[in-house]
Amino acid sequence: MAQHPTAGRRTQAERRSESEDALLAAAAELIAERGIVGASLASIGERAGTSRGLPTHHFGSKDALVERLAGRAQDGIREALENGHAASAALREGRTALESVCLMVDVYLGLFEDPTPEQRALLVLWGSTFASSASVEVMREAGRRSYEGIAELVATGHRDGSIRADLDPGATAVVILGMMRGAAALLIADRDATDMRRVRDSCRAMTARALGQGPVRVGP
Amino acid sequence: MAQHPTAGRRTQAERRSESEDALLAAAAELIAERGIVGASLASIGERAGTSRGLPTHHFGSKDALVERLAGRAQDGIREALENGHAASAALREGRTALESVCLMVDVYLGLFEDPTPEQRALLVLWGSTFASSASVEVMREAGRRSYEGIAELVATGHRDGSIRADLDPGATAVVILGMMRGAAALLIADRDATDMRRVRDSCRAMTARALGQGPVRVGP
Amino acid sequence: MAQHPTAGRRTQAERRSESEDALLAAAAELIAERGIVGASLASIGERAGTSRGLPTHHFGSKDALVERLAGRAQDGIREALENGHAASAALREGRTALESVCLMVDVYLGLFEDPTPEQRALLVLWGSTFASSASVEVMREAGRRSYEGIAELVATGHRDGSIRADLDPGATAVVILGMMRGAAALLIADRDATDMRRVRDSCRAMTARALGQGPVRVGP
Amino acid sequence: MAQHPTAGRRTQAERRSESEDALLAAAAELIAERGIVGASLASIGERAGTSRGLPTHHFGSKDALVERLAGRAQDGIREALENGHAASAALREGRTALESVCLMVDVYLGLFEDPTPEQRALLVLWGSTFASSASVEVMREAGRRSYEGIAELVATGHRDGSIRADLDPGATAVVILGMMRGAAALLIADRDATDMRRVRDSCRAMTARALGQGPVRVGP
DNA sequence: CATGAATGAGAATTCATTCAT
DNA sequence: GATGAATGAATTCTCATTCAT
Repeated sequence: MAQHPTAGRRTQAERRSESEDALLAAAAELIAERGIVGASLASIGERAGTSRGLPTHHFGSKDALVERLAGRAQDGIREALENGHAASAALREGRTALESVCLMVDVYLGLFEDPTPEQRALLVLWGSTFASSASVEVMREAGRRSYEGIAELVATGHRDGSIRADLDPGATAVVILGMMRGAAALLIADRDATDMRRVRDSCRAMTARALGQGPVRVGP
Repeated sequence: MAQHPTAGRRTQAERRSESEDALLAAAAELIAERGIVGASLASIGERAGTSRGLPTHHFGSKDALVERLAGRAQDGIREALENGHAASAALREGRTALESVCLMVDVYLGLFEDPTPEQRALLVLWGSTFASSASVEVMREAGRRSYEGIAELVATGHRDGSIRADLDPGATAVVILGMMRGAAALLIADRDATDMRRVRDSCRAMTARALGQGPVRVGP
Repeated sequence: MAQHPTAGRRTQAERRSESEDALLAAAAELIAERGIVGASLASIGERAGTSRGLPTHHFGSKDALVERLAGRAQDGIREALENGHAASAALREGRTALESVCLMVDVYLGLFEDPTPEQRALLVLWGSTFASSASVEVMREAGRRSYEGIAELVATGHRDGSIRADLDPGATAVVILGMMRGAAALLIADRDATDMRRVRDSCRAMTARALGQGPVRVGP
Repeated sequence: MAQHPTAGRRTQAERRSESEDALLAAAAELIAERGIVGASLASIGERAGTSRGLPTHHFGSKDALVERLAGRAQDGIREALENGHAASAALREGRTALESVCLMVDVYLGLFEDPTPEQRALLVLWGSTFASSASVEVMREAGRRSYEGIAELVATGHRDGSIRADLDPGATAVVILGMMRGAAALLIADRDATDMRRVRDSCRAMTARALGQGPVRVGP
């Protein structure tokens, strides 16, 4: 072993980073399965194939670990959304704000057709913020950022004429965000009850119709 | 005996029932505040003004208590929805399925403009079902019932012509239900960030437009 | 109903006594099954077909109930032993002390060929006295009485020449009593492993040979 | 490292093993004193000089701790019996099966002349198996092994002619085992009532006479 | 006499965290 | 950097007992 300089001797930083990845992956799985409280630090360490003590040692505290996971999962979602936009870059020039909103909805729900543990964990974390004293500060912040992004998009739609002028940006953002997350939550909670593909399509179409000016083209 | 209903002698059944009410009310408050795990049985007993041991004694287990609370809160919501429909009974004769859906959305979000602890707890319970191994069986069942009710309503709308024929009933139900709950969850999680009244109106209007055939009248 | 003055209206004393019987029978069953601690007062009340509160109400405390049960079960054993002696009354005139001991062993183990819950409970109670701080005062007393009875019988055997003179009465009593109870305990703990009939015969025969002067007749 | 075996630095394994010894010793004491149920994990932790939480942490559950203790105590007894046989090795060549049985009885009761907490606890554990739903699987197994060992010894005695041919090996084994344990139980339950030395001698002598062919030499 | 609601002490168990290796 | 032993607080649950009906 240790034949390739990279595969063999690793720097401390590399080992640290590998540990971190393994721990966060294990945490995502366990939180998706059992919820935050059900995922004990010991079980996370074990599933990561490390020691039971490593999670605390590495992250300092359970809260820190959860925050870290939330942040990383959020970043993953954001990145996926950006990639989605980039992928339809050809059309980018002429894309209206409404089309951006629909694209966002579509990509978001697309993620939950075959969600990674991290994405499922993110929904679990969202669910845990419903209690008023819930922590997971990262989640609230991220929620607010998403909210503001959508509201701004709606306002843009007002200017470019693609979104009905009588829609309040803030209220509309809440509804859109709630719809995306709520539908995703229903889908993962009752996995086999519904055809995700169809839900995704419906959601995009309904968004288009609800926000759009008149008769809308709905196709992808 | 039992001449003064409130003071003095009470029958055993009265005592039991009063205890139960107090315990469930306390449980609703605490679960809304701190989540299921955060609401310890001892704290519930204390807040109910009884002994710390009464919750287990009365309900047998924490799970049973939570199920009981979930059931009761569900019943409350269902009742409110039925009342909402009855209240607009004058219009009942000519009401289309689409109008029924909009009414449902409206009444549901109306509840969360000034939610009781029970209603907030219900959302917290919903949030706790996102983890795949979550229990709270009542919640899943209730979710399925709601889903089926909405899907049926959509199918009815296909027949009476009020809802677009190209909308799949099941998928649409998921989106509507997700939207209602998701929006409600965002509202209670970030209480002061948004104007609930406006969200409620937007939600109803967007539903009407998303499901309806053409230009729709949206006013209440 | 209430046709026969005795079957119908019952005096308080009769009802009390019926309750007591039912409770003790239930207690015996449950203690035989689950041990003293495993048999909760509530479960005893329930199995007796009465209220959960009756056991305490009737006996005052769990200890009192257990003592009562122990006393009654002891009486049952004693009575069975006396009956056994009476049954072979024809031979009574000429019976030696050794024969009395053998008869006692035989009758005692005979009870455990098809033991009542009370008898099984008695063994469980005996087992619970092995811890040095164990209560169940009745048990210790009863044990001492049995011990003294056997010791005396051995002394009598010295006088009538049926039992070897070199056997210390006290020590022999301990061995005989231990053997009876120990064998019974093994039998009920591992019900199907051994042929009780054979154990009973062996025990009697071994006692006869161990205590007797020379070659002994062993038949019943 | 670990230069001074007792003081200063100890390896993790040493710490663990020392804790385990202390916990098992404390458990033996407390179970001997108060029975299984009376010996709470907290009290065991405290008496061991550790934290109240260590017993569960170390053994996982109370049942596991008890099984562990039972196993270790059984091993202790077995070892003592083997040592007893080895100690009289000089005579080993010509020893009959009957002599082996007597030696076993003698050594076993000898242990209870000055029993360690572990040995007393073992009897308490035996007593706790009398209830039909009792666990302590180790105990049942050990009982069966002892039973089989003795039965085999009796069968050997049939072949070497030292034990009467009319004795059923299985039934005899139950009686012998019951006698040993029953006598030991009586002795520890009523410590000061009887002269253990004498009981031990009686037990050995009675065994010899009960199993042997004719007039037997009984001396040690 | 009888019921069963309520209390509260005590038990096992879980787990984040601390600490020694 | 990593391990895992140990701690102790917190939680659920059981149950004898008390008390009101």
